[in-house]
Amino acid sequence: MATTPAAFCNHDHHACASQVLARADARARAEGLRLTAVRRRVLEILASGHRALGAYEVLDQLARDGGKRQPPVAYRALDYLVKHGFAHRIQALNAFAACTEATPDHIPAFFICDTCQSVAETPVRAVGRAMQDAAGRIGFAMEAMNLEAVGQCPACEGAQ
Amino acid sequence: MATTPAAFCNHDHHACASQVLARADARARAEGLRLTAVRRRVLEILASGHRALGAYEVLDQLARDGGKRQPPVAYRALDYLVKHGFAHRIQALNAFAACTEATPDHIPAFFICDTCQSVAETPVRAVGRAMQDAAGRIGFAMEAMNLEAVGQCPACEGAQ
DNA sequence: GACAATATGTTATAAGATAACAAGTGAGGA
DNA sequence: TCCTCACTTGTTATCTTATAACATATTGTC
Repeated sequence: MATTPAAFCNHDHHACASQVLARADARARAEGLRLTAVRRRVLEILASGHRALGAYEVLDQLARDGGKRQPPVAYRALDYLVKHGFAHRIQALNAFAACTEATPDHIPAFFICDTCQSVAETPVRAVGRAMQDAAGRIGFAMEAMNLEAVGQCPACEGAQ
Repeated sequence: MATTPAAFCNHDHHACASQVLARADARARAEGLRLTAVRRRVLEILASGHRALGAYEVLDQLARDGGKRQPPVAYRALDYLVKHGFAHRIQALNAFAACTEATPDHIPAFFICDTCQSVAETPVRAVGRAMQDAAGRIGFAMEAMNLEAVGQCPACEGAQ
């Protein structure tokens, strides 16, 4: 249950990133979603680390592939990825991170390390339920929620 | 317990806004915080409704008082208000709302109506605990959290 | 092959936020 | 009193983030 997210562990990140891409490919195939070249490349860029990337960082990476530096290209790809759950937007950072969960129906929370900037996504069903309860008490019909925490990851907390 | 926030009720908003200001004045006095003219005016602007305002909307209101339209003035005041808990930043909207809770030590969640844009703040201790639990499970030392939900407020939900 | 729907390319600009330095203000001590 | 230190505000310029609007290309379907 209490699996520590890869973001906060030493791990073979090449395998980790490949897995994200592979799962996205599989889901796109299964659901008829068009994970085009640009979109897939953006997801690959996001998955290349566990730090959330700003749209312009993604854009810079894209530009390194040879094309021009056109914001709408990056934003459109990011919007698509977020809309279909391949990536998440980290509001506290105005940034984006690849979704690292296996199943698309989870309720994610993001734990952002103030020191090393890594972001861990972890499913928080209980938090979701509690939010749903709170919404119910005030008669609010919840459609989406965003749960983010800022603090110190285990490594940085141990290091100081 | 399950008090519906004023944002989602018909209420005497003049009294509501006055109360926010009065509480802020009292707390500033008690804690030696300098709620200067600009800061108080910005809080007043935020408290003038239950819709979150962008920094530039605040700036426009400020400018209407006669001064020039200088972003840093608004941002500094907003930062101060947020830092000291007189206001909150609504990340999903890049916007700010006056704190409507009586006590400064609450854990707030924000319920944002997609239709009328009103934002209700309500204390969610249970959600906070659940987030704390989730953080604990992954060894994350949480310092702050941000809990936001998007959906339909009771009035808009009833109206469609 | 023609068409509709979707996706990408392109230019320009809007919206949000901050850096850096100058000038004013105000409370407490010499 | 007046000095001075910390804090607050004024000001200019700029940087970062995001989107509007329209042209072109690609893809799947009939």
